[in-house]
Amino acid sequence: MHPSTLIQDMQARGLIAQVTDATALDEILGKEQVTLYCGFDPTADSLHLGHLVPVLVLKRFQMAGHKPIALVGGATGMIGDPSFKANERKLNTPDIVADWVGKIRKQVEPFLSFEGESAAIMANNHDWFGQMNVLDFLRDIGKHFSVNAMIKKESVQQRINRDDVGISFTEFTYSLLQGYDFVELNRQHGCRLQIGGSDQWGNITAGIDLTRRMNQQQVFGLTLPLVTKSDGTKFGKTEGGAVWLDPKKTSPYAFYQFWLNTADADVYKFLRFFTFMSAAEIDAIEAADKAREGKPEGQRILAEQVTALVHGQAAVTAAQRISQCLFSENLDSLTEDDFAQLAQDGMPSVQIDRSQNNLIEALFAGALAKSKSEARTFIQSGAVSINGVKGASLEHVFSDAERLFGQYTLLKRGKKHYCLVRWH
RNA sequence: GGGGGGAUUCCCGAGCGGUCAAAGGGAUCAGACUGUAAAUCUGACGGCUCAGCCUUCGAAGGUUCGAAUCCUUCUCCCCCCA
Repeated sequence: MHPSTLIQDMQARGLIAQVTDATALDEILGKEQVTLYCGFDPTADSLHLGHLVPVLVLKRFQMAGHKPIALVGGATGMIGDPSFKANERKLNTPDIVADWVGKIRKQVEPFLSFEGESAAIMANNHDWFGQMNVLDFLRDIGKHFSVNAMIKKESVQQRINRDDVGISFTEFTYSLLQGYDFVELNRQHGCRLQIGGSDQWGNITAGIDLTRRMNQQQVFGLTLPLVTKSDGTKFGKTEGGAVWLDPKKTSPYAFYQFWLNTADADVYKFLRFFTFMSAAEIDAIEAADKAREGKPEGQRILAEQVTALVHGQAAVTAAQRISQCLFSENLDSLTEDDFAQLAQDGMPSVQIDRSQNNLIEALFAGALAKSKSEARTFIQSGAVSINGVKGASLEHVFSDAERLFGQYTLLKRGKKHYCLVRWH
């Protein structure tokens, strides 16, 4: 165990937004093993990049000798967290929620170790809420909450103040559920710290208060900053929407590319947030990049590190192989096996029937153009290349020579959008 | 309860009987430059069987040769006075 260096390190990384009683927490963390938890609600069938920071922070605590609990919200996911949300959530059916719980559980597990002194624990709040009686809930838990205080919370203000959106009683109750999770984990596992995104501050403090009242225990809360980009746009989004951790939803190649395209202004901050490299190492990279003319190394290192963390080293190799082939503009060196490998590695690809050999159709089918009009525009502006060759006309029809090894054609639109056409 | 303003293509926002697929800005995409950057400049930006056609200006009707623009009703937002 490394006394209190954990908090120092997290501070250096900019990973701490708010803490309750920082001095006391720091002291305890330096002295003894602390059990902590973070909740993940099943709001989709996969976690996305926004969830990655807390997952990695759980891991940071574990590496420092503490005991993490990952709670997947089988119960809270049935209700919906209203915190800072503009609209009421649509309720999902119990079987969908149960399915998502299973998927998210599997996604979190590989990040943590379930062996040894600091063995992690997977929890599900459905275990204690599933059979709870309404009267028990209202008498034992509800009685400790003041509606007056709840209404004042900033996280629900916009819902309270606007009469056109409003908030249902169901969602309003959410923080009681999350609050009681802390009580239950404190009782069952001696959990003393809850971490979460900065939007969770209200829910976390609710849990701290409730644990003090019900268990007479002093527990702590710590929130992580929202990940922001220097240009003000939302982090974790691409053209296709959110960047997911599920390789079926966001391919490792796309994942790798996402990080590779990080802006210079953000890359070192993201290295601190999303990797386990030491602050000193990251500073060294930053200094070296500044000293050098031209292309910085930060993005490549970030992409390698995070892709390895989420998808493993083999995925990094695959993503780099695809990137290498595509961006080197050197298709001659690719063998038939290489093409087969690219498709398998998760490069965007489509199967098209040989009779449909029109370029416009192919761009549309390969999702390189949203409509045929757009496809036309791209062709006319010289944005499209076939196997690395530009200058195709609107009427272009694929020839056999363009079907490499009789079955592959590489289409490119713009500078970095590729699609491998597989003819059949 | 009374009075007034408004709803326009992804967003903001002009248009107020024909020349309107609809100014301008933002976002986005493409081209040049570059580092698969940033900044900058240029262009595109409803759809299609694309020099033509079709569908859009809150909804439904109506007037007119012709409506985003005028009339009627409806829905929703905002402001002011009680």
